[in-house]
Amino acid sequence: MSVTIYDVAKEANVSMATVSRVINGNTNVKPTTRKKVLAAIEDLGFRPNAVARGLASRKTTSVGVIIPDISNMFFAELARGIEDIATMYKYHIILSSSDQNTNKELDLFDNMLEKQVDGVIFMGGSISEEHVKAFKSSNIPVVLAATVDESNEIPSVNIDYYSAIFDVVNRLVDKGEKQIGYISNSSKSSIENSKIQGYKDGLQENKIEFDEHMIFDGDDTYQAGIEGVNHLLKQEPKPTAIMTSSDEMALGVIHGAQDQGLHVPQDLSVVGFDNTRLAVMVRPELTTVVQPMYDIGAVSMRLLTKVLKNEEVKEQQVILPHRIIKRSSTKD
Amino acid sequence: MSVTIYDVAKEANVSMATVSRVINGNTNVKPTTRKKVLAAIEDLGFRPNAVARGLASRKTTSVGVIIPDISNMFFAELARGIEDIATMYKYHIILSSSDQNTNKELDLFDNMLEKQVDGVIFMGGSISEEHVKAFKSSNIPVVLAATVDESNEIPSVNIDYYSAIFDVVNRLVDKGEKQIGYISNSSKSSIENSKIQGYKDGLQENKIEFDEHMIFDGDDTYQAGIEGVNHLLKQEPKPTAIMTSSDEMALGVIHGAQDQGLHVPQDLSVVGFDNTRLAVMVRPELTTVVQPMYDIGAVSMRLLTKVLKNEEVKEQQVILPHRIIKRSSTKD
DNA sequence: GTGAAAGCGCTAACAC
DNA sequence: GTGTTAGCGCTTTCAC
Repeated sequence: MSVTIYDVAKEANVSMATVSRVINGNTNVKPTTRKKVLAAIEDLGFRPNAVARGLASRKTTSVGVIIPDISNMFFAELARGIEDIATMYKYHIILSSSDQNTNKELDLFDNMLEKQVDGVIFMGGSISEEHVKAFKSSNIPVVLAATVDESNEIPSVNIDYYSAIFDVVNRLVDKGEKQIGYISNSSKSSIENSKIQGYKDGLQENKIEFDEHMIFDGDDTYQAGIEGVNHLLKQEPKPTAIMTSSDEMALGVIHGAQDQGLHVPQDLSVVGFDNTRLAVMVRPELTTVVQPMYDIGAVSMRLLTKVLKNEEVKEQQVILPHRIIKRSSTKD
Repeated sequence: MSVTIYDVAKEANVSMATVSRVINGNTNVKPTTRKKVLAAIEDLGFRPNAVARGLASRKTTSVGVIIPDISNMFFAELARGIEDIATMYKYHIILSSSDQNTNKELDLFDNMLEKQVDGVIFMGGSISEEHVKAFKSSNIPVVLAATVDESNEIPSVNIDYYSAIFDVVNRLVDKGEKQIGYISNSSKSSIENSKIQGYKDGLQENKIEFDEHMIFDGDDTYQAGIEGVNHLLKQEPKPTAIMTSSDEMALGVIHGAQDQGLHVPQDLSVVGFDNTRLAVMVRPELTTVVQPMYDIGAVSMRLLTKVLKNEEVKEQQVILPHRIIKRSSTKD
């Protein structure tokens, strides 16, 4: 049997209440008694039981994190941002991968409620009404990270995906590209929809007619990039530039093009998205949209702690800045 | 105030004990009463409080996972294996990154004990006596994943790192390589020590004298690979083959060599370690040692569940098989 | 500044 | 098959 607050109280000749006060840093304790208690704690090797504390106080200092796939670089980086801030504010993380499956997401959320988490950070493809309903009826705060809720009812942290792609198109056109392909991800999430809209509007802005053959539906993997470039290069007219919705696909595009004897960027410009570490692990190095994953995670968690501590939060829908980093996979 | 087991009991006209039995799938309940209770649960929207249950039963069905860095591909993959098996056995994961810092590791472990986790999966560079002491005195099972404890006191799941590198050296020599460099990671973990020993013994086996200039101390990053190859290529005689302790460094080596105008593998053979997804995201594709990260995670978690359920476990120190996968960065 | 006592929501004997 | 009851280890009024 492990040592409890009661044992400490007895050892220190005080009441349980006083021990509790000491543990929790309550100021209303005489320095001498505090010392006595601390000594007893040390002597007995007392370790507070967070479960009992959670039951009594109705706070567990743990937050749930629902993530599509922790083995995905992009999300892992986000998770690290979440974790670091959580640690800073003394929260623990309960982590679960959902594989973007709505039922699983809802189940996990429910499980986390059973565990009495104080709040949840949610990452996922799309937010349905069902999600919103579940979140709102849960009585705990939920923050979306790199995930958009079109109803704008749930606090979230994102970048402006639409503008990011729009900007890329402009940039490409400035460098003389006229045939611009796009390899999307098939999730049909609202993020992806924004990107596609940005692509279309970017073309229109530059008086280039949108051609649906210039879009290939990928799944954010390297292999999809290879398939995408092979497919797009068979179209007539061929693209002279290809944008992708993830860096990993962009690497596939570069290698797929090179495998066909093309030179990047002379024969084909390539632009990625995210600026994961992959972007510099390829020759030529990848021009890409910088999405601050770590920061998105960190800011989401910070936002959650604010809500948890009833601090004032100015904006519920945070948009972090993005930028394009020019490397060697596009023309100078 | 949320609905409790007591409310359900009242609603269904039974005792709390019966409700508890129904929730926990206890068979000693008449089907009709079970139905009544289930109906009441449904009606009231009752959700069991896992914290209260944890306090009463002294089991939380959550396990702690201490990991060096969740944003590292290698560990993220391990984590996914752990998670999937945990989910299968209805355990939750409390995840924390330690940055391989001993104090942080010990602190995290302590925090997890406070949270009353049922067990812990630990990943880290080296296991000191302090670690072993903490683990053994905790009264909860700990399993090491991709982490070796030289004292052999803690259950663990690994591959045979020594043989893996030894095999690589043999393979390289078979293909005619005589000058073989190695880019290590500076952690001086016992895993890295095994690898270095495998390297030395592999050379000796083939009557090649060990030359300390052929070892470069890296930190498993792409950049370290580039620095490593630059350094090694300045030695006299130059290496004709370079092995690394991680795939990411191997990519750095390949690109570093190519940046100097060398051809891989004609001018330089390169072998990685781990077989992360990176291995095929480079040209030429990387010959590497297959370390089954996901499986290591999964097997560790399975091992932990066995201990938790008092099932018999045959071997405490599991060694999973490894193999070398030949791709294009080494000579045929 | 400190103590007494009533829970927090559930499980687990034990009794019937 | 079902109910009673005593905790699990802590926090939190409320007195003093």
